[in-house]
Amino acid sequence: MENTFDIYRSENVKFEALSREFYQKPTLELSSNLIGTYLVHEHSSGTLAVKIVEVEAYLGAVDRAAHSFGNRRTKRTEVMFGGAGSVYMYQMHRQVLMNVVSGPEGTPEAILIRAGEPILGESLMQEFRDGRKKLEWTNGPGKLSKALDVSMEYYGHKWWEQPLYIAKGESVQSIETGPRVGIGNSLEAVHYPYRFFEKDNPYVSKFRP
DNA sequence: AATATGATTCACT
DNA sequence: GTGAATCATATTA
Repeated sequence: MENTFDIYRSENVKFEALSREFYQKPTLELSSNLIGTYLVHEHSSGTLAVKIVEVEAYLGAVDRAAHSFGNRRTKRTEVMFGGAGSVYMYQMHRQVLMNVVSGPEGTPEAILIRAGEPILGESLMQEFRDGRKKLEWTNGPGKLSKALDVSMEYYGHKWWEQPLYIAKGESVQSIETGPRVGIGNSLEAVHYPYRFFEKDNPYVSKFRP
């Protein structure tokens, strides 16, 4: 496996990075497939990992809620015009949001990683999340970045390469869909059911009307 | 050069 | 539940 590598931790947990080929599929299908995978950050202080439990798809040119609506191409959205599997990082207020670029080259689609369930590195996460309750560590896109200590430096990184990668995870019993969060000004796109999450997982973020 | 605006979070009431 | 924070990015002049 050319793009696959294994990492062994003291807890005897093994992570197998998903290959570049994993990302070559329609965005909504990829979104669904990402639920249950592991998001891993090999931090200098230790390995951090969460199970992805919530994502949202942004379908580029035809999706009014996407930054790339109408094929808008700027320095910020540039990476979405490349091939699938790159990291699109977006910063708002004080938060950093992680995305998986999707779709073939020239098709600026992406998937926002909104929430995760802590798997490994909990003491570090607690530190990065300033001692908050465990349920509040990773139940939102900005919180997730903070818990994994990920910042804008990963813009353009590839999701199959260390030290920040997505790995094979667990199969999830039931995936639900619904409208996306926080896009109330996006007209007709408000109701598109492009949010995917694991049913009944307590780390899924709260919907904001 | 100036302004408007969030794919959010947190502290408060 | 409400509102402020707070700043990069995009847009307008």
